[in-house]
Amino acid sequence: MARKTGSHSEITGPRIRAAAAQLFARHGYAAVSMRQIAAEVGVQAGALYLYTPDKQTLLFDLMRSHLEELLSAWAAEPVSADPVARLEEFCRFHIRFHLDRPDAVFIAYMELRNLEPENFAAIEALRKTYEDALETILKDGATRKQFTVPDTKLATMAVIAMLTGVNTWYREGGRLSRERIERIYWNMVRRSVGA
Amino acid sequence: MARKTGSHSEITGPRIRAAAAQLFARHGYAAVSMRQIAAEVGVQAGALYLYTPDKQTLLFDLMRSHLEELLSAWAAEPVSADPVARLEEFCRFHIRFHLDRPDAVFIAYMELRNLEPENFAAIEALRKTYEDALETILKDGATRKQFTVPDTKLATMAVIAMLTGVNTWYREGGRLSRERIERIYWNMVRRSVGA
DNA sequence: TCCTTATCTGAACGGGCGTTCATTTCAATC
DNA sequence: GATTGAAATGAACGCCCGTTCAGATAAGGA
Repeated sequence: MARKTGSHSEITGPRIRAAAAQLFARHGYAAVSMRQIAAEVGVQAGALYLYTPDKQTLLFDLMRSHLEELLSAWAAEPVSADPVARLEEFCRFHIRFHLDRPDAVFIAYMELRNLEPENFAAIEALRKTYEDALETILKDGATRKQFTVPDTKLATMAVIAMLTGVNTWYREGGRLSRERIERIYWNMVRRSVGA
Repeated sequence: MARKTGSHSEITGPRIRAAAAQLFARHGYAAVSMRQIAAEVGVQAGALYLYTPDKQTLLFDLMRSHLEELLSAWAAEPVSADPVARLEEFCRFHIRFHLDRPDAVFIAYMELRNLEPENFAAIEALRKTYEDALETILKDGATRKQFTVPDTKLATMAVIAMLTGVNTWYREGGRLSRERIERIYWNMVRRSVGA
């Protein structure tokens, strides 16, 4: 085979992850069999084990890479000094990023209970890092009297829940453009924190 | 057996539903077997079929009765004429009702994809009825210029997502009392709709 | 005491599960 | 053309699944 480094095909591996992501999102981790994933890729079930040690690791890798991508994408965003501008960036970034990856978002939120304890802890740590990014913005704004938030932890959870909720109803080609959705949600968030 | 009317035990039926609710919420519908539910109740798997025609109906009944209880509880709440007061009632009611039933809420949100199409449609109709109750409040308030909401449908989804999000982090005996949580969330919702 | 009837058991049914592995395939290299 | 080795097959492993049902159990009414 023509490869430069490492083992395993560099084509089949991603195809397995894509098929697994789609099926897990659609039917749930527990309801999807390795044979179904293999059929979607066009191989026999045994071939999957050339690319993943087991089904659990397949799920964990999907969730971890999703959250790592989320964190590095946020880290790559431009940074404003003003908390209000920073909060707007966060809101728009969050909606944009999540609408672009509905399957991965769905899995990362719904399949936590199917993770073995150590995998669960690793995913929760990544999620907490992201939540902390928002809480830092809210704390800064509260310190500078630009926001009115009696409890930054609560406000953090409330804002993230509100923004992530877009994924539950948004459909491609729907009534509202993404830009309009971003603007409306940003305005609701802005007012909810008293800015 | 000492019974007044109908068939089946009036004790075992509810016990099955309680066990199923707990296990479905903890591990997911697809990951829980009828044998596990039976073991929790203290009977053999076959006995379950005296109380439910199949596993799918067991899930559907849990979700339907949860949503019907939600709708009738909301209908039983006192009615204010003022949209702002009405919205406060909705927010506090929603948080209170959902925090009292974490398992049922979890199931109703996470197991939609495991419903057969006609069952899914029935559940979605009930959920829509509840969302319409909130949207009506927002429309009234917008008409009377008490709220500033550019799109009532979006605001409805945003508010419900924010409020339901409490269930993802709230733990009994935590840092904040329910009253304090209700007040903080109500304030965020109030400001988010410009009231 | 006998009969009825709701309740439950325990075994069985066909089938799918995650995972393993000896074997086959086949393109790239020598 | 022979050799290599990654890639994939396909059969098998033991196990659990949802569901059915003939038979056992036991309590109430006659």
